[in-house]
Amino acid sequence: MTEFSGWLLDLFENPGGGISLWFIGVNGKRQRFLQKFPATFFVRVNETQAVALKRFLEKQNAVVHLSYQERYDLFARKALRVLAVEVQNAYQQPALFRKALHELPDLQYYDADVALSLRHAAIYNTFPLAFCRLKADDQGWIQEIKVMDTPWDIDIKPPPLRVLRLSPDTNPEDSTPQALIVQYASRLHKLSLQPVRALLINLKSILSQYDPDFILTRWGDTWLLPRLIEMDNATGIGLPWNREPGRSFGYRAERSYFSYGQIIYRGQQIHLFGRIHIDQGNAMFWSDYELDGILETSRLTRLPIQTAARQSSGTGISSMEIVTALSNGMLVPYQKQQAEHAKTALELLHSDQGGLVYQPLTGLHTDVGEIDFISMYPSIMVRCNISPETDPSLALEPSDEPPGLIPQTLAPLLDKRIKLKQLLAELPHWDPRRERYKQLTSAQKWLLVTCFGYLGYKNARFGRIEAHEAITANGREALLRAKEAAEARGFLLLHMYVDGLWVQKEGARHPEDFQDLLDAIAERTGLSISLNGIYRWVAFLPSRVDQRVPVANRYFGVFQDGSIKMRGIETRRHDTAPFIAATQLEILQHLAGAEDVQTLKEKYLDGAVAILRMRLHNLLSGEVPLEQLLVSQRLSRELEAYTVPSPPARAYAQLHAHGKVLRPGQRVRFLYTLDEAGVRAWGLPEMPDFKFVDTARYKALLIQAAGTVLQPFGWDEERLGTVVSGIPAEQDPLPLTRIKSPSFWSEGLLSDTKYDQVTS
DNA sequence: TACAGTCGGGG
DNA sequence: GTGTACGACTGTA
Repeated sequence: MTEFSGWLLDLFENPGGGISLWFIGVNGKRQRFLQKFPATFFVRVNETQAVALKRFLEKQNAVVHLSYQERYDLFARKALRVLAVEVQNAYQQPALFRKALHELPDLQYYDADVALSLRHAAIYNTFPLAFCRLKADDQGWIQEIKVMDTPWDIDIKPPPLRVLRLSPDTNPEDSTPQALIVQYASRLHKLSLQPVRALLINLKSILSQYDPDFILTRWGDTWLLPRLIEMDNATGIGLPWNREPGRSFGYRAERSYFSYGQIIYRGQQIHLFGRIHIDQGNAMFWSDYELDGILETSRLTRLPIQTAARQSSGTGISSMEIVTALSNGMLVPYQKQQAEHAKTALELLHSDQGGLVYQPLTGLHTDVGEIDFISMYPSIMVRCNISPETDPSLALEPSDEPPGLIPQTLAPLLDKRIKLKQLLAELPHWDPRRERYKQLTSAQKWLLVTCFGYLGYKNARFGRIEAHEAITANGREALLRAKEAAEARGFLLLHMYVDGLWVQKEGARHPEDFQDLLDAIAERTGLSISLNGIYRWVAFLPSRVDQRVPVANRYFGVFQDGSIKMRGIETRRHDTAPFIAATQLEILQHLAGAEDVQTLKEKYLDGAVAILRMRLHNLLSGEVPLEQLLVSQRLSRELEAYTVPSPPARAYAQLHAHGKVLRPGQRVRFLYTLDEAGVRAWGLPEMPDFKFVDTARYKALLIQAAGTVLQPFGWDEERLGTVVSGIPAEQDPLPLTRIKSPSFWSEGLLSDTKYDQVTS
């Protein structure tokens, strides 16, 4: 018998039986243990069906134990008698279930499509990187395992991770890479991709000597690993990618899928065994929260790290709900089988709407505070006990019933997030923990946000549309109560949007001026509320189509600390050329330098117009690198499915003609050009010449973007157009070779690809 | 003018 | 192995 302490890195099924668990030991050793772990699913059967199921199972090449059990069904709200099918080898369970479903499709199956890591979490409280103590026999089979921490702990003993970073020296979609950038343990190498043998031998020695726990790549799923594996197979050198003996790679095919109203593309994936591969470009929110955020998602959701990194947060919150259900001995439905409950017309009238949207008072405002409800929807779910199996209140009343599945799942997550937010507010800015805390809260935010949307999807495993509506109804109620409280205290309500409100009162410039209102709102709604900030000035924009109509979601402003908030304007959009976005931001940052509106109007507007003139001059004299003029848009369909030759469709057609295939959800980048097509795709064999760039069009876009942020100060597009006309070089753009590189381009404002920092 | 196609949310 | 909103805006014809 051996005893062992360490962090659980990964666990997975073994084809030969039992499951493998890989640990990072406190002794520094990376060690695998085995564990006997049968996987059970349940079936609701009458006597004849039970006979048929037993007959089917007998014919299968799998050892199963059958028994009848009483399990609680969430939607029936009572315990049901179900047949438990305990599959001794967990590896066989998914396939066995699929065959059973095919053979006997009319039965109700439960716990049938639950990931192994979730089953394990429900029994042993495990999660990725959990600190464990275990006892194992001499063959390495675990006899006892204890988890010493929880996903809700904030300051954990950090596991000593070994991280290897691999990336090609260029984006393989644009040009063929020549070398591989390799970083580990504060070392940085550049390995040439040719000759192949030397490269592979080098990599082999790094993999076996450094023995990384994580391999973080760029284009690793879609380009790098497939290439390296292919080369390796051809030469027979044998790179030790996996730690688990005898396992090949876990491949997942590329796919396009629909999520929140748009097509998303996810490239092919390559998973490893006993070691973690994450492709940053293929990871869900990599740019948002880096490795700490991914590890937090993984801890909270109990999904394997390689899965958590690439999965949507919908799968994440669903996993958390499944673990809650399993831990409570509740049945996890395979398919949602629930019809929408009948509703009276009155209920429909009250609840069947989304979040509250208000029409703001357009124009420039001062003495404005922005008040936000903190995690409004999740807080409502917890406070009002909103869950598919409960009868929620519509009047923000706290529930005295025992908490349902969703509140049980959310409450600890919400607590952890609030604790972290408080810590972040207290910690000095130089504290090294801040960065990690920010990544954790960002990961948590996505899970919380998605939980709401997920509840509203009628086919979600634990979804129920009435629950979704109860949340938005309570949200609207909270905002209306906040509005009353504000108006009763002499504030003018400028705007409300889903979970925030903007209130104005002459002379209100200090947090104390808003405190009474905050207290009143918290008291009237029972929800947490915070003063997000006080604006030096804020502007709500009218519709571009009709200047008389305000729109809810286009505004920008500067807080007292000088930070900028903007929504819906060009800089925020992913289809704005970097040059246009950067110029708009540059103007805003200039305006943010003014202490108040008076000073701004007197001393800063000339400078703003000067910035526009300067950038326009850069544009028309060919000083802007072509990359900064690229527009990037997401393809929503296959090429043949386009009926209108929109710019992205035209650009894709050009790429397609050169044999490049893009899938729906992938982005296409292009320039606006003067030729017949009007656009030119980026990534064609020939580099475009600057003289074909439609500078007049970029000029119009630039003036439009400047007009968006200057219009509240009296400089609309039309007025800007008159002042900036006559800038030289319009008729005579310079060739590309004359491009200078003003410091503006290298300030990071515009850089879109940057390599990761070396971390030790 | 009609309508097809794209974006947002977060930091 | 996700979770098919909806309104603003732009471009094409």
